[in-house]
Amino acid sequence: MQSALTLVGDGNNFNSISLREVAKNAGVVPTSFYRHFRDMEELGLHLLDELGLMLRKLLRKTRLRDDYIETLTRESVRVYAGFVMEHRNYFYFMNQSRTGGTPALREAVRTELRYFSNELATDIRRLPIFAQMNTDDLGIITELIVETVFASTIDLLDQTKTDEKTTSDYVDNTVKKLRIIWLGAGEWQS
Amino acid sequence: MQSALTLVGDGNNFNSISLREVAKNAGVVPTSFYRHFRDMEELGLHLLDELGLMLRKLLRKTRLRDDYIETLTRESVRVYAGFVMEHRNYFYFMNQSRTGGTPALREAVRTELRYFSNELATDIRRLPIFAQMNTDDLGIITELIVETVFASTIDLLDQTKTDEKTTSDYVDNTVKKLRIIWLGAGEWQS
DNA sequence: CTTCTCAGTCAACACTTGTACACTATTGTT
DNA sequence: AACAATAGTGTACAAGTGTTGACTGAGAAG
Repeated sequence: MQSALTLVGDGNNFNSISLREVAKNAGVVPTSFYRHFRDMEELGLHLLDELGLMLRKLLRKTRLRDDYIETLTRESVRVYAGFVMEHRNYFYFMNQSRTGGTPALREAVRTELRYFSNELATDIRRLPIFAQMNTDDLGIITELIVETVFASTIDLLDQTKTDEKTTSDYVDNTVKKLRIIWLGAGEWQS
Repeated sequence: MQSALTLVGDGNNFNSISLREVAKNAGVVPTSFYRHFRDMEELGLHLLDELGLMLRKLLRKTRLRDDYIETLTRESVRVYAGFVMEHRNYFYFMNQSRTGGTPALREAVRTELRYFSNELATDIRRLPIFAQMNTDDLGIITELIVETVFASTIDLLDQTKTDEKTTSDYVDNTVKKLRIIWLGAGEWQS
């Protein structure tokens, strides 16, 4: 799995990485691959599981505390951006899989995103603005938030420079977008 | 180009389609490929150009007329959704390329999206709410809108059923999201 | 009528691909 | 000490890969 991930990080598309390349990069003979996975798709699904696990752990650790919504948003995005930069290869892979993976992989990514949307929904339910909002509407808002954060991830990854400034530019930009959504959500029921 | 496109439509990832497959599918010998393109990347760039052209034509035809913003949004999304369904293969390809293509392809998609963001900006400048908004802020809003519409395109494509209802569900969902953004944008300057 | 350009063909190359089969080394459990 | 499970090795094969070079036919341009 680590081998496949580094190959993706080197600029290869997961779809066009061969079982043999993975084996070679792992310092192992091709036939050994079958001791671990039936094929590349299975390996991909395991990678996605692993990332999902890490993300959930992160989510639990940075659970939304009662706080001023502006700093709360900013802090969340900052944490997310840091996590992405620490696991670039995973996110390249996840982005590729969302649109270009096999049906099973695409579905797995979708499920992951849906999970975050739901978590977010139960979290922001506590905020006074959303206390008595229709569940469907709340779902749309959280979907929009998750999509917004996730959509620009690829742009963050593609920045050639990986210095502090690039990351904070991404954070600023994303926070502004989220602020618009918050404002819109606040006006929603009116 | 048509050959490559149908292969993508059949569920293949553009990245892992071989030059030979394209030639075969086009009913031509592999070496003939070189009469048209240097390699698959060049073919991909041409495909993106073609799609860009079609989209611009569509944009010009459905130029925003002075109208009630709600019906205007709805109408725009409906037209877009129809266009996507009429050119499914192109959009599969574009989505794959955005995150999984070669650097040149990714950049080309980014440029395309930026173009739409800019077009949208000059269009909605006319609306009273945005008349005197900071250009940077307006850019962020249009970026958010374009991302929102584009992000959910893959979900529209992945619907197994392609009936009227599926499409109109997508339209409803997207319009709601855009409505939130409009509301938020209206509150922005305050 | 000749000439040139374009899109096509054929054969060949060196290399990579997924997978099958039989075998070996390592390791944890009884 | 013996055993079973796990992860590794080597060889082999048929199929597919990008790209080469030299050749052919159709039609446009002169």
